[in-house]
Amino acid sequence: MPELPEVETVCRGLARVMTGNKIKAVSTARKDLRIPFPRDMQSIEGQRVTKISRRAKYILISLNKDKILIIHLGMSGSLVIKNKGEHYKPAKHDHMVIDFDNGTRIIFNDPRRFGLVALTHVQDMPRHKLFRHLGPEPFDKKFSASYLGNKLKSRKAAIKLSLMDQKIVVGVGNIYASESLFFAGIDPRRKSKSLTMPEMKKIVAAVRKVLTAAIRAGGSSLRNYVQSNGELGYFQRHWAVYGKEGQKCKGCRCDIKKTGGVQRLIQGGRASFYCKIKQK
DNA sequence: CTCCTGTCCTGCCGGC
DNA sequence: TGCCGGCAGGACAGGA
Repeated sequence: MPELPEVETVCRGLARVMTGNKIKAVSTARKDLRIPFPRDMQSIEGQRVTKISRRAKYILISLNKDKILIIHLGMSGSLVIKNKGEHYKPAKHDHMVIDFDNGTRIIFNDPRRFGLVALTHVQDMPRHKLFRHLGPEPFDKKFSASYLGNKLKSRKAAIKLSLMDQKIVVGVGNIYASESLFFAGIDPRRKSKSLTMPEMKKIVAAVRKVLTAAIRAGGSSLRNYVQSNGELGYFQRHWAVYGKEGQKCKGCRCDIKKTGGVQRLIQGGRASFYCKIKQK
């Protein structure tokens, strides 16, 4: 379930093996994932990778001639690196393979096909369908308490749902929304418009803290952001509340026989987790 | 504009 | 043992 920290970690891994190298060949194993593969996919052959970056949960691979190859991992997508000479045994759900001049091979595997691959130009990015409606990056100055207050002032949806809304702020998915609200001390069911300025401030700080810690965990638990099997980015972590229904939350001093421990509920069809003692 | 639900897709797990 | 339902969730479409 890649959210911003996982995508960021994948990008750092990709940057190490792709930057400066020339694409020799690209092949796709089917016509589409969530959307069709670009018709002009083959046009990236012969292009050199100039930069790897990230916008929201999208991986941006900048190429010569201002082309940008866009990859979104969806829910189940992963990228695997094979170094020169390493044997590649095609696996189920390998949908795209990119070969580089230096022998490096990148494989995009995605069982559930919620991911996507697209191709665009630098100048088309601001108006691009995928990017047009995205809110600010969580680490951008624009994502502030006053910005949030303004965005949420007319929204009665639960704050958990607003945090996951990519039009409001990008990169926060189901897991980090629960985690952020835990550290902000805010009940996920609170109406967005009911939050006070000090609470907005706490949320901004908590989102940044949670994402920063996760990115750091990715960097420190993986050698060069790559697992031993060549898979990029994913790493083991433990959560403060996520997935811990009935258990102690992080730093819990309660008798959970009395409190029931971490609560689980469904919001917008997704599981939320929170501590009813610490989050109000 | 915001809200709310359904949809896509496969793997996994628990219950019977 | 096998079948079935439910769940996992990122992003968008469409109707209210």
